[in-house]
This record gives sequence, C-alpha cells and structure tokens, in this order.
Amino acid sequence: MNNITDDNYLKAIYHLRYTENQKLVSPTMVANELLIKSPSVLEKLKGLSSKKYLTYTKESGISLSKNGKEIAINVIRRHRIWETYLHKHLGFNWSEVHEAAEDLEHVRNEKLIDKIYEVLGYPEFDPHGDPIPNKQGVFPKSERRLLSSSILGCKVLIVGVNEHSDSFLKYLSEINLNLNDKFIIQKIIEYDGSVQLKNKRNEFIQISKLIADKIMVRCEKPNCECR
Amino acid sequence: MNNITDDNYLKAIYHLRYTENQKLVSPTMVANELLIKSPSVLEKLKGLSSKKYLTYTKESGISLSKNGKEIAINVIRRHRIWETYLHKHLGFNWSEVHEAAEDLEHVRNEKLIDKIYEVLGYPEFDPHGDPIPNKQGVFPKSERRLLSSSILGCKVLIVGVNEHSDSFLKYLSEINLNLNDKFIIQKIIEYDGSVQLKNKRNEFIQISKLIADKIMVRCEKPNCECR
DNA sequence: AATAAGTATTAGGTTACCCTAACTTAAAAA
DNA sequence: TTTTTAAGTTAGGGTAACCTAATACTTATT
Repeated sequence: MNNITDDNYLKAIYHLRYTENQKLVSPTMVANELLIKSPSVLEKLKGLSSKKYLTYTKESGISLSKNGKEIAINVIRRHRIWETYLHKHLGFNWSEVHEAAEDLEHVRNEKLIDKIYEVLGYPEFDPHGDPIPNKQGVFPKSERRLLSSSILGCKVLIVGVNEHSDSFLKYLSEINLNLNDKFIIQKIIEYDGSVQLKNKRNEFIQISKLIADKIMVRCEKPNCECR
Repeated sequence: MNNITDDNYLKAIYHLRYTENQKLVSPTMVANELLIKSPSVLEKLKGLSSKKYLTYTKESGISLSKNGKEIAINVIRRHRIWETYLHKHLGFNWSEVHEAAEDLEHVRNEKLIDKIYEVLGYPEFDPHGDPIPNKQGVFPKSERRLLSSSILGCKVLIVGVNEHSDSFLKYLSEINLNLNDKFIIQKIIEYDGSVQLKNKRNEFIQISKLIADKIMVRCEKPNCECR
C-alpha cells in the first residue's frame, strides 16, 4: 500500500508505451493520463529516475527500466486478477469491476494475490478481455485484432475492449454485444466505416466506426483472408 | 482509499476508548498507538475536529463524535470482515490474516464489502473472536470474559484473544489452544495466577497469568458460579 | 521568415503529515 | 514544599505531491 503514487505513475507510463504503443512517452502525456499538470510529472520523474525505475530525456522521452517495468506489470497484474475475481466470484458486472480494482491493485500482499489467482485457475484474460501477465510477468499470446479491421464474412469472437468507461460498457450491454459473443461480419459501410454484425439468433447489430475501433476480436473463420 | 490517515487515527482513538476502555484518551496514547510523536497527533486533531469527527480538550481528552465513531466502526468492520474472508475462503491462518486486512480495510467500495459479508453468511465474529459490527454499526452481544477471571471447574469455550501479534498467536497454536476449543479449568495457582486447563483428550495445558489475561472465553457450565 | 501554438522547464507556493527542540503545565516523589 | 518527572503545547523544519505563473524551446501555420 506504500508507494501508491509510484504505482500509478509507472502504470500510466507503461500503459502509454506498451498498450497505446506510443514510441515516445512525454511528461505531458503522463500528466493527461493521470489528470495532473506537467510540472508535477517533471518533478516526480526525478524521484522515479533516482530510484532507477526509468530514464528521461526530452529527446527520447520516458523509458522504464527493467525494474520499473516489473513494478508496472505487477500493478496491472493485480488489477486484472482482482477484476476477474470480482467478476467470477463476487458477482460484479463488466462495468463495476474497474473501480474497485483501482484500489485493490495497490494491496501488495503476495499470498493474497497468489491465492485468488490460484482460485481462479490462473486465468489468462480479465473480464474486459485484457491479458493477465503470469507471475513471471509474461503476457499470454492471442491473435486479437480490431473489429474495425475485420473483413466481410469474418466469424468473430469478441475478446476485449479498449475502453473501460461505464457509458461505453453499458452501451455494449444494451446493444447485446458482450465478451465471448460470436458474430458474423455482415456488411461494412465504406462511407463511414460502420459495421453490421449478425448474431446467432440472426439478429443484426449496427456499429459505428468509433465503436468498432474499440472492440477487439479474434477471427474464427477457417482460412479467412483477414489473417 | 482516500483518507487512510483519518481512518487510522479514528480507529486508534476508537480502540483506546472502547476496546481498551480508557475513560480518557490523550494525544500521547494515540501517538503510542500509531507509533508517531505527540505533536503530530496534536496537529492532526485540529484537522479531525474541524471535520467534526471529534472534540478535544486537555481536561476531558479526545471524544469521537457520532460521525467519527461511525467512520471508526466502519474501518473496524471492514477489517474484521476481510479477516474472516481471508480465513474462511482463502485459506489464510490465524496469524496471517491481520496484515493483509490492514490494507484491505481502507478499500471503501461498499458493494465489495457487502458482497463478501453476504458470502460469509453475515458472521458475528472474526477469526480472532472479535465481534463484527453489522451494517448499522451494532456489535453482536456475547458473554465473554477473561480466561484469567474464570474459576475452578469452569467449562470454557475459547472465543477470542486480546493480542494479535504473530508470536502470541503462534504460541497458542503450538500449545494447541485454538479458537472454539473447549477446556475445563483444572487448577488455578494462587501464587502466580497461572491456570491449568484440561482438553477433551484429557491433556493438560499450563498457562501463565500473562497469557490468560489475553484470552477471552465463555463459560458453558450450567449454573457456574463464575457468572 | 514571422507568428502562433504547443511543450518543457524553472521558480515559487500550498497542504498533509511527519519530525525535533524547547517551553509550559500538571502530577508524583522526595 | 520543593524537586523531579511526565504530559501537553508551540515553534520551526523537512519531504512528498500537488499547484500556478512565467520563461524557454519547438514545431506548425500563415
């Protein structure tokens, strides 16, 4: 529970660099991510770099060290394991899970996280479809792609989302699109990039490009050209 | 997770006043409880009293307000519910439970605590035998007394301990004295106040006054004079 | 190239929470 | 009753984590 601040900075930097795939992570980006101002970030970066968690130069931006990356991955790991536990064992739904995990991720008791990880059967993905690193910090592999990059006829399995906001997740539930659902790409409207899906009950769902950009799928059609 | 400091001050004050039954709670006592120095406490008391969580005068000491008491009881409640959950559902033993709960007690997610309380079946006592207040903040009743105040022939059920240190709890396990065990008071040595117990297997355990002062029991012998 | 816009950085300030040192009172012991 | 000891209090400091305002660079835009 000590160093919640370190946790949050390292997590934010990791997220920008490796989840959002930014080549260069700047103080401003971190400030925006953490909803604080950039001078605060600059100052904190000095502390984190003297702890050898990262290096920073204006030219190459912020780079996590091996150690810093490890801490970040551990925070993410705890977060996602708790999300899974809350969902599977305590009846929390898709959109309630994140908030509670935001606190629980800072509880560093190793036996506790090991135990719930074990109870869950060493899951590889959390309720949002995000990969859970194992105890060694290694993320599971998966052939995930954006729904918006699928082609006509793809048989897609919904495996994740790239936005975790309440309103977004609630919208998906409302239109009856949930994790692990299967759909066929029925139509792609060139003009605005929106997608029409068909579910098993032959019902149609229309999804805008904006939404399709935030949904991760795995194509399950054999020999599909999308690969 | 905000106001961990407030939580800890209020909990400490509550503990001194109502668990240790001090008539007057002074800044020094709080300082000792929290392992900090008294000027820090004095300063913090100003903040807590301007939040209307307590009042303080040198003459009458620190008194929690209704609101302050509520917060303290809630922290204690979360702590004890988590301890119970860790013990019953996640295989933590008597002495491991406290440390993890020390962090978890600050997670304020109401749905979470409600849920694990429900899953546990609304328990009234935690693994140390301490009473768990219900959602309204009411503690369960129980006729608990100190083992050291029992009389010859009492048939006692171990219902709690007044010290939670690792070494103490480990010692109890070693001598085979655990929560919910039953014993008969076999002998009381006047000279040093130590007590000899007999368990169901007719084995004897000798306990010093120092230890007997920290063990809570309920006498189950009908018409025992101890009441 | 000049100007505007955005980013990085420095300087200086605030609040929370802790500290030590020194002083004041009150209680206990001689 | 005087002295010693303990507790309460004030003053002044330190650090962490935030802030705003101002300055120094860069990069776009015109």
